[in-house]
Amino acid sequence: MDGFDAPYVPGWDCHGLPIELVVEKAHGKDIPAARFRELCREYAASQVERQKADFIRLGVLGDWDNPYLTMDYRFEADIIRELGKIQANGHLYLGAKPVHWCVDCGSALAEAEVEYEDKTSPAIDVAFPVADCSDLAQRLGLEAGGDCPAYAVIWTTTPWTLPANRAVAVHPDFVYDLVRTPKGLLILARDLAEAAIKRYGFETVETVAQIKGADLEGLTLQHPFYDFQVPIILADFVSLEAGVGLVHIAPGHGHDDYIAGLKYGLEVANPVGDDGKFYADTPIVGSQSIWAGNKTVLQTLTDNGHLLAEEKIQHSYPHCWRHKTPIIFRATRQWFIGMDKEGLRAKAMQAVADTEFFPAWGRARLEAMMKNRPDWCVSRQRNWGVPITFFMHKQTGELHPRSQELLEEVAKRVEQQGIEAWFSLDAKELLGESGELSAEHYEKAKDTLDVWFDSGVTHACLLKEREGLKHPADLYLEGSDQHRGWFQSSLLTGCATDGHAPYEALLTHGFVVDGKGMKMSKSKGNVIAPQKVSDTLGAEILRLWVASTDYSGELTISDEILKRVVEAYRRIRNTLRFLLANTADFQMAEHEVAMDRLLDIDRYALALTRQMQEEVLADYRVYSFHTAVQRLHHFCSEDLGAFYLDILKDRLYTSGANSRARRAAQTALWHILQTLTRLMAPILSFTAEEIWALTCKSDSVFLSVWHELPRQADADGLLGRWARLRELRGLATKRIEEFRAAGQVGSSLQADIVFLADGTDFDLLASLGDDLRFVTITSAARVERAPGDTRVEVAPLSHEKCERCWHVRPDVNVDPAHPGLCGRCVSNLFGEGESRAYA
RNA sequence: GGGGCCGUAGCUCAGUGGCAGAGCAGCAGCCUUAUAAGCUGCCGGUCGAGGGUUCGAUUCCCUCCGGCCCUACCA
Repeated sequence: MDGFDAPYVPGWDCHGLPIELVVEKAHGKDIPAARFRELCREYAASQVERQKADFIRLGVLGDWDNPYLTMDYRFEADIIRELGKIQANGHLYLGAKPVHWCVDCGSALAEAEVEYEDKTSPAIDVAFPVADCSDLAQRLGLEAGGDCPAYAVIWTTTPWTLPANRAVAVHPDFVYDLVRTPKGLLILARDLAEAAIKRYGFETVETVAQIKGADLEGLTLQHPFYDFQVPIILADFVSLEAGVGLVHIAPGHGHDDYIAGLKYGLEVANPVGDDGKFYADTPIVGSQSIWAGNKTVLQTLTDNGHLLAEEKIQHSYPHCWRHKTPIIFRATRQWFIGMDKEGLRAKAMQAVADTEFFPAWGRARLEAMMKNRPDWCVSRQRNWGVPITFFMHKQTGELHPRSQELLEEVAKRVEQQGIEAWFSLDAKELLGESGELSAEHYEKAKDTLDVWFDSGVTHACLLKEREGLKHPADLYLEGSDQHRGWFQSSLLTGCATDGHAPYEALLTHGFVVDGKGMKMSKSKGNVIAPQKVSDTLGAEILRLWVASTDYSGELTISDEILKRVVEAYRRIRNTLRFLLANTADFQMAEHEVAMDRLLDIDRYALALTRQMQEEVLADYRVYSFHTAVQRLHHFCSEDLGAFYLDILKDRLYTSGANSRARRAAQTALWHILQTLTRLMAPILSFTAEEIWALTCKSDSVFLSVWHELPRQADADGLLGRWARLRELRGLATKRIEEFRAAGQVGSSLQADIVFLADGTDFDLLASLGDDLRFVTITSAARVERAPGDTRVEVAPLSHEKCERCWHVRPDVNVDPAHPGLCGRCVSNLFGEGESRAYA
C-alpha cells in the first residue's frame, strides 16, 4: 500500500527437541531411529497445518500455499550447504565442552530435560599443598619462605570431579587469610575462615597474614592426590555463601569451570566415559563408577591427610527427568562456531552497528550479548535434526581432506531423500573401503545441528533461493526473547557466510501479560488464549488489540481491556458506516464538486484528513501502530463525530439531494472514506476489505495504494482558522449546556446564541456570515463586537420547530402550501435552494 | 546473582526542563435524521517511591519498590 512489493513467506522450524519429546511420549523411546524421525516429521507437519489455520484466521497475508519448512528435503540440504560454507570459511572447529549427561540414558540432555531436585552429597574440605612456599611468602610480604606446609583449601560436593581438577579459583576482590593451624598454614577467605576452622575442629589458630584474591593469581598448588600441579586463577563467580571462598575447578565437569578454563587455557580433562565410569587408565579411580569414585577419592584424601572435613549436605541438584537420577556434567566432543577464530565476533559487532532497531534499545541488548557470548556449540546428540555431515578420522578426529566435496555429495542425496539419506548412508559408499582416505579410517559424524542453526540460516535457504525475495531481508520481527535466539543465530550465520547481517532492521516486541502486568500461567488461571478472543470477539478485535497496545514493553490483556478495544472498534466502524450511508447516492464521476467550489468547512475537513493521514503513515513507517490507532480513533470521534459529521448532518439531510451544498459535502466524505478505508486496512483488515467490496471494483484494498487527497495551497490557513473556530464553538456548547441543565433548552437547535468578541475572534466568527449557526448547530447565531475575552450568550427560542430540518425559525409555516416547513426547507425542496459558502 | 526494558487518570496511550492531555469507562443531561447509534457537560492524577542537579523535574542523575524478557541458578 506504500508502493512497495513486500512479500512475506511464512515458515516453520520443524526439527528439534520439543517435537522429539512429544513423539517419545506418544510412542515410547524404544523405536528405531529411522522410524522415530518419520514420526517426528509427521507430527511436525500436523502442527504446521494447525498453526497455519490460526494465522490465516487472523488475516495474516502471506504465501500460505508455499511456506518454507526447514524439514523440506531441499531445505535440509541447503542447511547442510550453509554449514559447509561456514566450515570453508574457517569458523568451525571441534572442541570439548561439558554437557548435562545422563548415565542411564547414556546421552547428553538438553536443558529442558533437566529437573532440579534435592540430593544428599558428601561435602568435603580438601587441602591443596602450596607448591612453592617462598612464592607465597613473597606475595604475602613475609620474611623468608620456609614456612611450610601451606595449603589452599577448597570445598566441594562432588569429590569424584577432583581427578579432573585443573585449577583452584579465588575471587579477585575477596580478602584471604593465611591461618596457622596444627595441620599447617591454611589459605581461607577471611569471612569464612572462622566457620571453616570450627569445622576442622581446631581450637587455637593464628592469622599470619592477609592477601587479596587478585594477588594469589598464578600461585602453584600441588594436586591433592595426583602428581601434577594446578594454578590459582581468578573468577568472579566465586562467592562467600558457602565453602571457603576457594573453588575447585574442573573444566570438564562444570559450566563455570569450563568458561574459566577457557580464559586460562586449562585442559578440559574428562576422565569419565559414556557409562559414567572412569576410563580404565585413570589413576586411582580407573574403571570405577563416579559414585564409587566419590568414596575412593575420599579414602585417598583421608589416607594422605588432605581431607580437612567431611559432612553430608542436602542441596538442589540436576536430575534426568526421565530416570529421576542425578546427572553429571561431562565434557564431550562438540562442534563449535568460533567467535574469534576468524574474526566472527568483530564482524557481528559491525553488523549490529549497521542494523536499524525498533525499539532502539534492541541494539544495546544485542551488542552486549554479542560481546560476551562464548563460542556457539552447534552440535546436538539428537535424532530429529539436520545431521552434521562430516567424515572424521577415527583416531585423530581430523576432518576428511575432501570434506567440502563430500558434503556437497551428501547434500545432493539429502535433497532427494531428506536427512535420512545421511543416517542410512554407509561411509564406504562415498569413501571406498580401503586406503588412507577410506571408510577404513574415517567415520561419519554422529551429531545433529542445533535447531538454532536451522532457523539461523533461513535467510540463505529461503531468501537467496526463492524468486522474488530480497536478501538481506527488510525486517526480522520477533519477541524480545529472540535476541538470544533467532536474531543472534541469523546474525552469526550471516556474518560467517556473507560477512554481514541477513536483515536490515530488527523489530522486537514484549510478551503478553495479564491486566496486572503478571505473566500468564495455567496455575494462576490468568491465561487469555488468542483463539478464545478470536472465537468470541472476532479476529478483528484481536488485531485491534495488538495494534493498539504498545508492544515495546509487555502487552497487557484483560477482559476490561478487550471491552475498551471493542468500544474503539465500534466507534471506528460506525464512523465508516456513516460515511458509507451518506455517500450511497454519490458517484464521484458524476457528482464530484471541484475543490474550489467546496464549502470552507469541507476544505478544512480535507486538510485535516490529509494531515491525519500523513501522521498515521509516519507512524506506520516506524512500526508505531498503537499511535496510529489512537490517531485514527481520535479522528473518527473528535474531528468527524463530534465536529464535522455532526455539523454536516443538516446539510446532508436538508439541502437538495443534488444541490451543490450536499454534493460538496459528499465529495469531502468520499475522500475521507477512501482515505480511512485504506489507512485502517493494515489493522482493521477485515472491515476495510468489507468496505472495499462495497465501494470499489478491484479485488482487494491491499492492491491499492494510500488515497491521494487533493492538495490545498491554503491548508495551513484553513487548519489554523478552524482550530480557533472549534475553540470558540466549545465556548458555545459549554454555555448551552448550562441552559440545558437549567431546563431552558434541550436540543442546541432550541438556542439562539450571540458571540461577544473582538479583534481576530470577531473577524473570524463574522467571516462565516449566516453559516455561523450551522457550525454551532443552533437555529440562530450572530456575533457582536464587545471588548474583553470572547464569550457567549444564550437565549432559548420559542418559535415553531420545522418538522423537516428541526431548526426553530420564525418562518416556519410561512408557505401555506407546505405547513410545518421553514422557508429554507421550502426553498430546498421546491425552489432554488439555499446557498452556503462556509458550513 | 548478572544483562536489557517498563511504571502518566479505573483501562489503553499521548506529552514536555516551565499550568499534566486524548479516547474509553463512570456520573449528569440532550437527541431520536449513524439508533444494540449520535451530541454535550462533569468527575477523575502525589506522572511507582525516596533522594540529588536546577530558579523550576513527570521530564536529567542516583537509590529503592513492583513487573517483563534473557541468562545464571552454583563449588
